Amino acid sequence: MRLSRYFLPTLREDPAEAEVISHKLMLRAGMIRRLASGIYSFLPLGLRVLRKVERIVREEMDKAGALEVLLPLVQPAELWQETGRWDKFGKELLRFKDRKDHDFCLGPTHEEVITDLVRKEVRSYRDLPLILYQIATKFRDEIRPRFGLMRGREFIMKDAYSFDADEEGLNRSYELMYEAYEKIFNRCGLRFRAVLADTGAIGGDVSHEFMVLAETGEDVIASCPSCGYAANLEMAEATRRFSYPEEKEKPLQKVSTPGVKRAEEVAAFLGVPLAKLVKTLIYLVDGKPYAVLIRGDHELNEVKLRRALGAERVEMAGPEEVEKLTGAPVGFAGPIGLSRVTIIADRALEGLKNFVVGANEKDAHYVNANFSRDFKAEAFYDLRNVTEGDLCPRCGKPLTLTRGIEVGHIFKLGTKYSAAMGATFLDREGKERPLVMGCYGIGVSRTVAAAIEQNHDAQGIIWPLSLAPFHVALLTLGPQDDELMRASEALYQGLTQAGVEVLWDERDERPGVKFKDADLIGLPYKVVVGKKFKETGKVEVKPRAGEGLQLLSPEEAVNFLKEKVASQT
RNA sequence: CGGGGAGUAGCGCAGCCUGGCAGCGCACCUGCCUUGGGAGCAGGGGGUCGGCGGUUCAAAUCCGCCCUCCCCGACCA
Repeated sequence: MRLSRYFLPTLREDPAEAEVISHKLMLRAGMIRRLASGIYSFLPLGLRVLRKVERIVREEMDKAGALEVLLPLVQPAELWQETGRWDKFGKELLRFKDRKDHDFCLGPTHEEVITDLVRKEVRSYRDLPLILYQIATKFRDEIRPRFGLMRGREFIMKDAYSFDADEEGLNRSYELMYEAYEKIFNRCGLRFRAVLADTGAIGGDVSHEFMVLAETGEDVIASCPSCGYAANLEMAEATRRFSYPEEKEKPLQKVSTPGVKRAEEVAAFLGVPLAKLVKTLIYLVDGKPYAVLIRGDHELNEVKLRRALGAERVEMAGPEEVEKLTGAPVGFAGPIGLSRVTIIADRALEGLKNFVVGANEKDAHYVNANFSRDFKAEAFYDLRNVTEGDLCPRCGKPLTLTRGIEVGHIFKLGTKYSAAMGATFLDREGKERPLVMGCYGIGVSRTVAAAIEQNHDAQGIIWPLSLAPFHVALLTLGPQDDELMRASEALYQGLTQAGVEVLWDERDERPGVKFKDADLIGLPYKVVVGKKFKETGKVEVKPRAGEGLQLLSPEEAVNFLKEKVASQT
C-alpha cells in the first residue's frame, strides 16, 4: 500500500479525550475515531488489526471443529423473558420498541438466540456434540464506558456455544475450547494467563478467564509461581490462618472519636494498628440487611460475599439505611447491640481479641471488643481479597499478584439455558434430556487494545508480527530521487510478491516525519531506502523493537523479511 | 446515580475573573527553500465561541436551563 494513497490521519499530540495508553495510541495512530461515548469507528489501519485477530480466532475455532454462524444483533424480548434475563439483566441491556410496539433489545450476548436456534433444529444425540460460534458486534449499555476500546459499549466479540449430551461431553468441549484459546493468544503474540473465575451474570459453575498481562490492567490476578495455580481476585481463596497472640479479654470500653470515620483515621486516632480494627460494612443481600465484619487492613470482595451467602444481589446500604439500621451515621457502625441485622465475619477475624469497632453512635467507638462476649457472628466466611503475602490454596507457597486485562472468558453453563428454554434432545434410550451447554467469549476489539497496552514504548505501538496491520514500513527518504524511487518500487514489488505486507511511505515528507509516523503506528520492521543506498546499494532493515539494524542488499532484505513473516504468522 | 473537570478553527490550548475587533501552536492551501528523527521564510483559507433563553448600548466573557464529553466512585463480560 502506498501511504500517499492511504487514509492514515495520525495525530502529533495526545487527544484530550484519552487517558489510557492504548486509547491514546489508537487515536494517534489513526486506527479509530470516537462517534459517541463508548462507540468507535475503525479506520483502515485499525480494521486491518481487527481482521488479523479475527483471522487467528476463526482459524483456531475452525480447527477445533466449531462452525461459524452469524446471529442477529437485534433480539426479541420474548426470548429474554423465557430465561428471566429480561428482568434480571439491568440497564446494560439496551431495550427499545419497534413500530408495532414490540419489545426488542440489542444483544449483549447470545445464549438465548443460539439456544432457540438449536432447540428448533437439534433432535438427537447423533447431532451432538455441536459447537457454533460467531464474530459479531455486541452492545452493552455500560454505566461508564471508558478507556476507548477496552470498555466500549459497542464492541466486537467472538462467542461460541457448545452443546453436548452430558457432563462428560461438556468437559471435552470445554477442554477443546480452553486449548484453542491458548493457541489463539499465543499466536497473537501476547503474554497471558488463564485464571479461575467467577461466573457472574452468565451463570454456570466452572469458568476461566484469559488475562493479558499488563501493568495497566483493570483486573488483579493471584498466581502461584511454584504450582501454577492462578485465579482472579474474586476466586482466589484466602486460606492464610492468622495466629493472634494469646491475650486476656479486656473490659469493653466506649471511647469518643469525634469526626473520625475512616479505618485508617480511627487507628491513628486511637494509636492502635490497623489490623486491630474491625470494619463493619452494612450490606443489603437480596434485600436483607447484613453487617459484614472485616479486618481494618483488609478489603471486602463483594463477589465472595455474594457467593458465600448464595445470593443473587449484594449492594452496600445507603447512608439513610445505615442510619436506620445502626442508629448512627456512616462511619460508626459496629456489631455490638445490632438487632434486625445478620452479622457475618471474614475468616481472618477468627481468634482476634480486644479489637476496635464502631459503637453505633455518632463520634464513638468501642475498644477491646471480643467475639461471643460482646456480640455473636452468625458465621465466618472467606470474604476478603487476598493480598501480597497470602498463601497458595493449592500448595501453600506465597502468591504473587499481577494485573491483567480480561480478553477471554469460558464457562461451563450446564443446563441453565437449555432447561429454561426447553432445548432438549433424545438420547440413545429415546429419553428426552436437556442439552448440556458451554459458552466461550473472546473480546476481539478488546484484544487489540490489550495488545497495545502490553506492547508499546514512548514512540508508539510495537505490534507483534501476527497482529501488525502491515509487516513492514518501507521508507523512501527522498522521493524526488528517481534512483531511490526505482529501487523502492522494486523492493515494494519484491516484498509484496513474497507475501510481506508493506506500507510504502513515498510521501513528499521529510525523513523525521516518516520515522515518527512509522514508530507511532508500530510496524514490526522498517526498511529505509535513502542516503546509504546511494552510497552502498544497500537498504537498512530495522526491527521496531530493540536493536538489530542490518544493512542488506534489496534481495537479502526480501529474503530476510519473507523468512520472518513466514515463521511468525 | 454521586463527586470533580471540560466544551473557543481538523488537533492541542489561551482569552472568561474585571463585558468592548476571536487569538496562539500544530495541521491544511500557495510560493521559495530544505531533505537521515515531527525544518525555515513569506503569503493564505478556515469559527452558529456546545445549544436555548435572559441581563446589557454591547456577551466567548455575567445569570438560568439544557446537551455532550472526560476523570474518580458505585456497577460490570
